[in-house]
Amino acid sequence: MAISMKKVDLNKKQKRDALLNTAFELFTTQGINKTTINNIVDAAGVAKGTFYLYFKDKYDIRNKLIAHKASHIFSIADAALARTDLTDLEDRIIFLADNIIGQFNDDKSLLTFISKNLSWGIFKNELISSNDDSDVDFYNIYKILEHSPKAFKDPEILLFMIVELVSSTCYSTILYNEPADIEHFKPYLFDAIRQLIRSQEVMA
Amino acid sequence: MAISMKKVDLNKKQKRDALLNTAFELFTTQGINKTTINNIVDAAGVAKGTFYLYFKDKYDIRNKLIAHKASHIFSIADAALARTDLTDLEDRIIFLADNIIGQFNDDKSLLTFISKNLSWGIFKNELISSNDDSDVDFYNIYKILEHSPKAFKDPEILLFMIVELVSSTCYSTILYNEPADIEHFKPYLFDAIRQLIRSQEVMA
Amino acid sequence: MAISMKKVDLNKKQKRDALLNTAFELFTTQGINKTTINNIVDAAGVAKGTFYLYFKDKYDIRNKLIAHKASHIFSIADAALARTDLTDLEDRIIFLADNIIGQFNDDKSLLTFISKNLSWGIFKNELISSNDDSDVDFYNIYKILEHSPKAFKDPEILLFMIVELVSSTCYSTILYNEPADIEHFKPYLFDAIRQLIRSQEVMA
Amino acid sequence: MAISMKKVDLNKKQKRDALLNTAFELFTTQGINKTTINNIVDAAGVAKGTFYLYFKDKYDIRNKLIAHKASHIFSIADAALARTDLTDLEDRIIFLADNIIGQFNDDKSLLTFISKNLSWGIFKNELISSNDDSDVDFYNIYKILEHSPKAFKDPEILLFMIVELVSSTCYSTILYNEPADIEHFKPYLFDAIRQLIRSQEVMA
DNA sequence: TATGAATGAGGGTTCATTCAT
DNA sequence: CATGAATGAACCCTCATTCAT
Repeated sequence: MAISMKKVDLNKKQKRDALLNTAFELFTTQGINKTTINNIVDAAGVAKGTFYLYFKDKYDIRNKLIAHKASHIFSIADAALARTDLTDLEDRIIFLADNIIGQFNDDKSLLTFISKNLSWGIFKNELISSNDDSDVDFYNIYKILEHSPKAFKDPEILLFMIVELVSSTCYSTILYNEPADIEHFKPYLFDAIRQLIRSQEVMA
Repeated sequence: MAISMKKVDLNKKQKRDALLNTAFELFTTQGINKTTINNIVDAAGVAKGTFYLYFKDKYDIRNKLIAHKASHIFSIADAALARTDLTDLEDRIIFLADNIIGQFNDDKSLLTFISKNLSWGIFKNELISSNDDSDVDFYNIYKILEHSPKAFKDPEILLFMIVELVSSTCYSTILYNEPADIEHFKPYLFDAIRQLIRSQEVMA
Repeated sequence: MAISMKKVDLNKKQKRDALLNTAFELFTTQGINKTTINNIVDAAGVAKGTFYLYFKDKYDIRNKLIAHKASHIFSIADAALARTDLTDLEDRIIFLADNIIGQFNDDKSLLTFISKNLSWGIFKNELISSNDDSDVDFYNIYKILEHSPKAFKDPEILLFMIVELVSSTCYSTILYNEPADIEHFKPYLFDAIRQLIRSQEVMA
Repeated sequence: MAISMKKVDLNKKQKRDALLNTAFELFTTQGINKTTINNIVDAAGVAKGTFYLYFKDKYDIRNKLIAHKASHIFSIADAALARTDLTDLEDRIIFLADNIIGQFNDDKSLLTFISKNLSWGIFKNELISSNDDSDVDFYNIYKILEHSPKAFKDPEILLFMIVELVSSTCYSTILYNEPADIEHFKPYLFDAIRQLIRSQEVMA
């Protein structure tokens, strides 16, 4: 970040980052339960005690990773949306969903990690309090609905249902091709999303 | 059930049931990871070795519990439906959803247990193969869609989306009242379900 | 044995024999430490409790097997010797050694089992007390030396050295081909045995 | 040994040695099967986990002990031989055998441990690869035969037979006085060894 | 005799956490 | 800040043995 950073500080950040990256790698490949602190520090190349300088325990590092990764996904989708000239609300939401689905499809371990651990509560938390880690703003997505020319009965509930529908159906279709593979399923999903939006539209 | 059950077999069933009930109790209150075999056998009042006479390990008993409990929930909903005189397809599905939501709302630990562990894959399995434990037939719900006078583009995908939408939104609304409590959320959900059904209807 | 044996008694003998045969099979293929009572009774097709009707524990059945098997080996060698017309003492001893080596070579698991468990003490015991199981008489071999026209300084010590030399070198050469395979080693061994015998001969 | 050994490393060596010594003590008094890791760490005064820092399991520590102890025995015999002025080959071999028998006689638990576990394979291994533990060279004994002015048909086979004859007869005579006590048996044994050597001598 | 469900002590092993260096 | 040796509680699981049937 800063242009000049002392070597010692760099090492500090490097150690922490090494632990985060390694932990993510292990969590996604072996699962959280089967990953031990030993595994993490060995793979990260730091001493065991060092882990406890930066994180309280395994679940602390997991929570920090979830926030970080989820934030990253949304920021990528958001940036991609900005590069389009879509104006219609439905189109913009579908675009975001499609982009996120694409990211999950490209990185299935990421999907496993996120969907097993991300709840609307955490999502909401992130929406409000952006901590030091997540430089990205979920709020952007939220604003799309709120500042739309169209009005909705309850924008948050609408967003909630869309997010839950997308994330839970993604899990099954992408990872297990059940009840259909993702490409076959997409038209049904996007259709459903458009119906959800329309059903909550309030005529001006 | 059996016309005559020997004393020994009765005793066996009691032991097995004690283990199942205790395990469910502990899984739902403490979580599966934090529940140990020791905890289970202690609470069930049997010896440690006895556990291994009936179950391979902790995950074996968990799987048997999921199938058993999920089957039970559906059978209750199904029975309740049978006692109504609802004929309209949408109404019948909403009724089932409402009943299941009610069960989850009444027993929140059941909701935690089921939703953290039940995937569409397991659900589907149960739909097809009803083992000795689950005397109930998930298939009933499925048949409602298939044998409806109305035709649907893809009944399984429709059912899939409904189940996922209901179960994932239930989790957040019932347990955390986020983004709204379940009573406030229900109208939106039922509305959404009706929209989903209609959007997949194929005109005869 | 007896021509008429009641069915019940036959069953009794069958159960005991089944346990003995199964135990031997398992001991030689998996080792004694890794063989459990469970393994034995399962493979033998009897109930667990039945084991304890016939044997005190795993080591009891092992000891009975050793005596039985060792006795069997000697009786085979002895019978084969009787069918020859060898008269020279050295020749007769070499013949016995060769025959026993042959048996071990044909059944390597037998070799492992015997040599890991047979000590001169047990051997000696068997030589003296022939229990109900071993209908065969080790004493035959002993008598060869004692009743030879030649005299020896100490026939028992001579026999002892021959038996120990044969059995301990067999183990390494047959099972591991170390320091040479058995066929290559035999001439050296037989030569050595002849030297041992001659060195203890007392001139009349 | 090392010029300067850090306090930490010294401590490590002490822990490891404590485990080795305790394990040997228990293995020889109670047998390997009846010795548990618990026994070892309790007697050694270290925590259970510490055991696993240094050894993989019970059999790992056993193997390291065998190599260590066997090596030690030979080095003592070898050193004693060096202090004599024996030149004759037969005399030198008898001296070594006698010395080793003496060591076994003085420490019967050592004899039990070694003879139950040492095979020609392990012996040979040690002859070739001297690992960090065993600073001693079995090879010395081997060289006695190879570099003798006399020639032998096959020095390795000769050595093999001598070693097997000595070790297997020792076991019975020292521990059980069967078929005679060691002092009574020795003349026969040494005589037999001399015969073996002579029988393989090749005249120049 | 024969059974096999039930027992529970005790086995090996793991691993989060601490703390002296 | 960083280390990693040491800890020991707690884990899962086995299996010889018993005993009511």
